[in-house]
Formats: sequence, C-alpha cells, structure tokens
Amino acid sequence: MSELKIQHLVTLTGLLSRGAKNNFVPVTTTSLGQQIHKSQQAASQHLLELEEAGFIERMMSGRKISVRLTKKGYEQISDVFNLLKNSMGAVNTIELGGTLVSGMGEGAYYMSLKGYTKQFKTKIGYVPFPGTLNVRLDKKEHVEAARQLGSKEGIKIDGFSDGRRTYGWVKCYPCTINGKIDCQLILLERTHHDYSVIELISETDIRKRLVLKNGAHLAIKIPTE
Amino acid sequence: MSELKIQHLVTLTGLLSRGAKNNFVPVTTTSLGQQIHKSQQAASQHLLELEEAGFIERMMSGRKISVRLTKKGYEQISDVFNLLKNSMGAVNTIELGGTLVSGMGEGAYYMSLKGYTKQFKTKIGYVPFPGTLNVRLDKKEHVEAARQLGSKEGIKIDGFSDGRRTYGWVKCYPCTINGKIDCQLILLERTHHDYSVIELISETDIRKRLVLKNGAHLAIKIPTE
DNA sequence: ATTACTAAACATCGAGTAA
DNA sequence: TTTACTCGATGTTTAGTAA
Repeated sequence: MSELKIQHLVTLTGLLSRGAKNNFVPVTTTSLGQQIHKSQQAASQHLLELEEAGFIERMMSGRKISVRLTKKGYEQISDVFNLLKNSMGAVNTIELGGTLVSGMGEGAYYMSLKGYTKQFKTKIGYVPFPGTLNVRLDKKEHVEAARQLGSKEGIKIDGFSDGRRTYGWVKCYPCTINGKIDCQLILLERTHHDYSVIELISETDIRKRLVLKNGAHLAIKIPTE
Repeated sequence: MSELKIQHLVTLTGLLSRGAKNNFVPVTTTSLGQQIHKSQQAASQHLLELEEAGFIERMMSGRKISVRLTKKGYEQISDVFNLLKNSMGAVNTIELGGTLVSGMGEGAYYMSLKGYTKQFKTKIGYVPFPGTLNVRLDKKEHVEAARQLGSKEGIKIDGFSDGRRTYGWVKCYPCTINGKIDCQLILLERTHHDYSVIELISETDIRKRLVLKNGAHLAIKIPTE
C-alpha cells in the first residue's frame, strides 16, 4: 500500500491542508498536535520521522519550524487518494442469487389490478406481464441485502382502495436477470417482513424467454444510486 | 479527524474495494490480512473492532464470514476521502513576502535590450516598463520557495548574443503584488544562484502606481500548475 | 513562548494454538 | 480448512522536563 506509515498520513494531510505543498508554512508542533488529535510530542516526532523518510522538508528559524511537502510526500498522499477514489467507485450494484420457485399465483392477480397497472404504465413505462417470478434467496447475506434494499429509494407505486378493501404500496427497483433481461424487483407493503423470497416483474414472459424451470438458479443485479 | 481508528481505515478500504458497500461479501481473515499487509490475526481483530464500532456488519455462516459496510462505515471513509480531496486542492500558489530595495539599475538596462523586448512582446504580451522592482526576501523559507520556483516551468525568454558578449536566458513567472498588480517575477541566468532578492517586471511603473518607497513590504503570489 | 529528549504507559501485532 | 483467543514482542504516544 505504501512506504508511508499509516499514522503519518494524517499528519501529512494536516500539513497539506495548511498549504505546505509548495510553500514552506510555519508550523508549531502544538497546533499540529491539536490538528491531528495527538500530543505536541507526537507531532514533533512525526515531523522528524517524515523528514527522515523524505516526505517533508523542515526549516528551522530560531525555535520556529517551517515545513513543506517534498515531491515524494505529495505523491504518496496522492497515491492514497487515488486508492480511496478507486475503492469508492468500485461497487454500485447489489447482487443477489437465488432459486426460481413457483409463486402462489396471487402476485399475478394483484399486479394486474387496474389500480396498479395504470401506475406501472406511467412510472416504469409498461404494464408487466401477468405473473411474477418468485426467487428464493438461498444465502443469508442475500436476504440481508434484500432487506437493506428496502431502505433505499425505489419507484413508488401507491396503494389504493376499491371500496371493499385496500391494496398496499409497491416499490420497484430496476434490475437485470443473468445480466440479460431487464426487469423490476418489487417489494410489497403486505409482505415486507419477509425478504427470503423476492418477486420480479417484467414486460415479457421471462420464464419462456429464458426457458426457466423451477429450481433454476438466477443472478440478479440491482444498480444503486 | 475521525471516530475511526486510523489503522482501521486500511482495512475498511480493503473491504470497500471488494464490493462490501452494498453487498455482504465473503471474506476470510487470511486473505484480508494479505490484502492489508497484516497477519490473519490482525485482520480478524480489525473486523471485530470495526463491527463493535458500528462500521461494518458481519455475518457468520458456519466458519465463513461475510461482511458489508454500514452507512456509518461508508460515511466515515467518504469523510476521509473528502478531507483528502479538499487538502489536495488547497494550495496552488507560492506566496512570498519581502521588502522593496533599490536595484542596481542594471536590470532596467538589460531588460530594455532589443534581444529581450522582442521576445517579451510575443511571449508575455507587452514590453515591460524599463526598470525592475527588486524585492529582498526576508524569510528563509521564502528564499527557499523562490529557489524551488526555479525548478518549475516558466515562460522562457532565450538568451542571445550581440557579437561582443552573450546575454543569458530569463524565465518569467506571472504573479501578483499585494493581490492587485499583475506582474512577472523574473529569474535570470546570470544571477540564478542568489534567490534572496527577486526581480519583478510589469507593463507599467509599479512604484508610481502603488506609491512605493524603498523599505515597503510587498506580498507576492505566484500561481503554480 | 518553542522543540524534542527520556521513560513509562499504552496500543498493536503476530506466533502459537483451541475449537 | 476456518475464526479468534492469549501473551510476549514491538511500536507509538504521552507526561515530564531540559534547553
């Protein structure tokens, strides 16, 4: 990762933020210590060690110190920055894996109600094929990830009432199956305590398109942000 | 700086780069140890402590571990990233301070030679007012910064010969005086071993414009990059 | 005021090892 | 195989203090 001792990165960053990239800037070990939440003595030692390692240049005028980063020092901090940048950009998808199971058939019924289909048309752009794909998540961590998904923003289909009973909201999350088929993972208000089986809807009949039988394994990717 | 122990930042970054932002990802303490250049035991301990501090969630299936970052964990690493980002962007100017002194008068003579003025006109856009502003740098670190400036790229005015003698190159660095007047700091081949007095040229007569007497204090800012 | 030394307290690490 | 414990070695920080 780096020649730089990790503890010194903080100190180096403190110096950088004081403008020590190009200029010698005056630094007292006391103020630097406060900045890095360490003692005056620690700051003093860090400066000595950073100089020894060639990351900074120190210049004493009387008892005062001025410091600036060397090329090497700046490059080190820059390396760490890039590492962090790359790591942060790394993952913006949630990946789930599971087994296709037969639904109860109720999903198909509910999702084809006028109260829902009108909203689907405007909010996800199509009326779903009648019938949901039910996928059992086999791994603990995938169930947990699905639960986490529930706390994120999705496309909200509002609930409604037909006078006799009420129908809960549905949240849609665009995703892909096996990297090929675009579909929506839906979370239902009425079942939102069980994340071990998820439901997927799509414009076309996915079972037919992928020639899927119950027991087939599916990989589902959900982009986030 | 952060609630996060600095030593754990590396571990957290390692997890992040494995995609542990949204998904639980399987992690063995041995492989994590290798990734962060520490032992299996250290990695194990880091995970325990990171969980305790609320930065990650661990999930054990048998002897295997899956891990993902919590919101708090991601925010912490994101904070560090932003801190670094801000620090890195912080300073792109060199700042010098010094006292106005009377020049030898030779600067004025040399700079008004045809061999130079023709190049000034094309390379910095004007023919400088005849006469340079000499500024004595009073602080050690400013002299050092000026020396450092010499190793950077500037606008190069080539030397020339009039048949009897040769005249050295001049490097120009755009800068401002007291945040107001645009001018050029010039480094001369013939004097480039002494950085304790710098010379400034400008299109107009700076002494008059700023009503400067010898002994006046000047602040000079030189943008870099 | 300042830097930086010493010595003791504290933290971190890895070898060995249990489960 | 794993994870994670104990414990001795090593590294780091701080209090006290000299200069």
